[in-house]
Amino acid sequence: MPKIVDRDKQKAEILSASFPLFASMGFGVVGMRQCARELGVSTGTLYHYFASKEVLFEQMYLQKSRQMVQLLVDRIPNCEDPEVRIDALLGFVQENLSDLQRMLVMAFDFRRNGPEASELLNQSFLFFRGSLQTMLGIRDVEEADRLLVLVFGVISRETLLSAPLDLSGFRGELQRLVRSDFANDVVN
Amino acid sequence: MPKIVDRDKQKAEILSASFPLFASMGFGVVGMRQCARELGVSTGTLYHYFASKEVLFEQMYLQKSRQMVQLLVDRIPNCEDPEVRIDALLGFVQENLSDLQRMLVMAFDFRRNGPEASELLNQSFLFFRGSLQTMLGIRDVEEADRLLVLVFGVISRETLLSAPLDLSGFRGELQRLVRSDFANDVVN
Amino acid sequence: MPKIVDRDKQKAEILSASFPLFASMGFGVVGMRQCARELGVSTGTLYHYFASKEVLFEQMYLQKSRQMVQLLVDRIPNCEDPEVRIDALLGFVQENLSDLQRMLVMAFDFRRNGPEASELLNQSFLFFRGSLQTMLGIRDVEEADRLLVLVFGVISRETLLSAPLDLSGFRGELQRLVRSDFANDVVN
Amino acid sequence: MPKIVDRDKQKAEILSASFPLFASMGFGVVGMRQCARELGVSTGTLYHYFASKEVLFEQMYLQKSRQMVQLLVDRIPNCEDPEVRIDALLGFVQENLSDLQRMLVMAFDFRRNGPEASELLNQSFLFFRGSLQTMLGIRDVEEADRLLVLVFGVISRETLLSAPLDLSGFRGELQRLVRSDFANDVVN
DNA sequence: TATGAATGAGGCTTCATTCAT
DNA sequence: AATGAATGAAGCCTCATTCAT
Repeated sequence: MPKIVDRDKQKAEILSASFPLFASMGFGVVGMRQCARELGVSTGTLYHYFASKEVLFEQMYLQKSRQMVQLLVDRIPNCEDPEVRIDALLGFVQENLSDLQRMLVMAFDFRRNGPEASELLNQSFLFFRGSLQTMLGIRDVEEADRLLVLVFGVISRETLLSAPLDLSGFRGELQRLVRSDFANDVVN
Repeated sequence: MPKIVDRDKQKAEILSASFPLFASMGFGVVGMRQCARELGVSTGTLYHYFASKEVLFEQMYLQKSRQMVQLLVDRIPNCEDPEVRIDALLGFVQENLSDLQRMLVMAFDFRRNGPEASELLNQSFLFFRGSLQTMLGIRDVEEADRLLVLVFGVISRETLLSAPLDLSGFRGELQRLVRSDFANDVVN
Repeated sequence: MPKIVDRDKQKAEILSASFPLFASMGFGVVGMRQCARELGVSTGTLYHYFASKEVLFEQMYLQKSRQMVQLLVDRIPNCEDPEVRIDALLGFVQENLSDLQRMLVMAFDFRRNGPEASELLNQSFLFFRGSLQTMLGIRDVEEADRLLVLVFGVISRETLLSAPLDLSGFRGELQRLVRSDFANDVVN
Repeated sequence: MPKIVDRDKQKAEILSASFPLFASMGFGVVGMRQCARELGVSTGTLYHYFASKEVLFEQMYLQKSRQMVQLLVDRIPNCEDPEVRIDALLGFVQENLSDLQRMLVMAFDFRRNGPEASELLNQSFLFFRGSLQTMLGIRDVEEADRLLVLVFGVISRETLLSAPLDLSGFRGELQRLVRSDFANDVVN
């Protein structure tokens, strides 16, 4: 009879707890010793659940990534009016700005882990773009790309400049995005 | 006097040569030994010119930062037509995308060096925003902010997704930006 | 009663299975985790049967040691002719060279476990020498010692040099050993 | 102007000082931390001179190996009488028994470092055998091999059994070795 | 009986940095 | 100005071992 531990739950808890650490300090700077201390476990335990620091970081990133997308999905209302959905998106960005900033920083860090990491990120953001496209009812991929640019841009700008950004200024642009798409739709 | 010239020249060379290293690997992962090896000098020499790894990174970042702004300034023509200037900006981003991506990554790295680093970054990007504003003839700071968001967004998107982005799609938005500003100007 | 049988059987199986591991990698390099993995049990089970890695190694060594001696005893024919017995010894060495090499290596490893280990080895090889002496009908202990030297020497040489050794060259020396002993015997 | 240090001398000193450590504890058990402490240097210094623990061990082994052969060469007199030379060899073994034992143990350890290590050992002992052959005036390689077996055997026996061995008992065998060779020589 | 989760000391190695030359 | 030898704390990771189940 083994010691009864919910392995997946334990893993998930370690991943969640290590997120702020990696986010604020960066993959290269966080040490496993420090990580373990901060999580209240031993280094041995960390390696009991994750084969390496890289694997820990990777799984943590993916977990958080999925959670954020889910958060966004839950935030977008069923209402068909594009404007309502756009406001929901803006609200989501505003409310989760801190986590989004940390995700972006970690994504840049993650990329340095090599080509497979880059490809994983690529897949991850393709999925994110697809989600946005679906939720906002955008048909054209290029329009969705421009939306992604806006989101990334907002997050970056907020991270690098101290003065807060007025997100409402982007409502017009966003509406133009979905409308032009709507127009295309009608034409088609 | 000649000694001073040599010293500054040496420093500049070290800074230039260390840029690709820090950019591709990140501050936390680059070692002073490796840095010295790559530059063909000894670690002692590195410390002869820079008090610490942090200082080296900081000065390197600032040097590169200034060079990029200068590159942009030189790229923008004197022509008063906003459209020509917008095309120049788009061309600049496209041509220097690789370096811009590395700058952005390093900026995120830099931010982790503490609050003073954040403030330095803030000043740096305020200056960048101001330069853009002047060069493109934008009056409203908020419009300039939106321009910054676009630039950051483009760089981020290109970094995180493999598929290339069609920058021409942003010409319309940019023209709207400068025109609306022009309109504001007229009203005022 | 049946439990005891099972327990001893399990122990013996663990000991047998761990022999090639310790032999090829050495006491210091083999880990209990690896050992457990290789045997298809958990580390806890290992510690259920053996108090420590050292004890496991010790019992494994002793078990294998006894088995080798038994193998030798079974190999020596009842025939009284010393030459036949000498050929049997040479055959034994040749046929079990690989295991004998591993035993020697492990013996050196074992010795490092401290003075008690050394004494245990001493007893073990005194017994081995005695067995050889009896089986080959050697009276003089010093002659038996020289025989032991030959056996150790052959094993060592085979281990350290790649080119194979022609054992037949030792038949003459061995015959001299048993004959001189016989002569002594007659004189006495 | 660099800090003036005789690099080769420093390396040699580290190698010499680390010999007893590796010899008594074995490659797998000695730690670099402990090694550094024992030598009175820092771990960093160890790695400044040797790329890895394996390299340190390897070079230490080779250095000691060369020293032992040199010691033997110096010990063998110019006298052409084979018996005198045989006595010199026996004296050498007796006087340097402790170091020879440690060399043998280390050789067995070394072998576990992989095939290249085995080949290096092979070369090393081929050279040793050749030296013995030349010094004792043995023509036949197989005779030299038997001599090697005797030497290895004596060292092994002394290591594994506590009771001391009377080396004089091997004078007869050794003389037979060189005489038979001499006979071959005459026949040829 | 048997499991495997947990520990923290220690494994090898690299780090940023100092300093004698 | 420049070198590279030296340090020891810390890097990632594995270790033998314990113990709740």
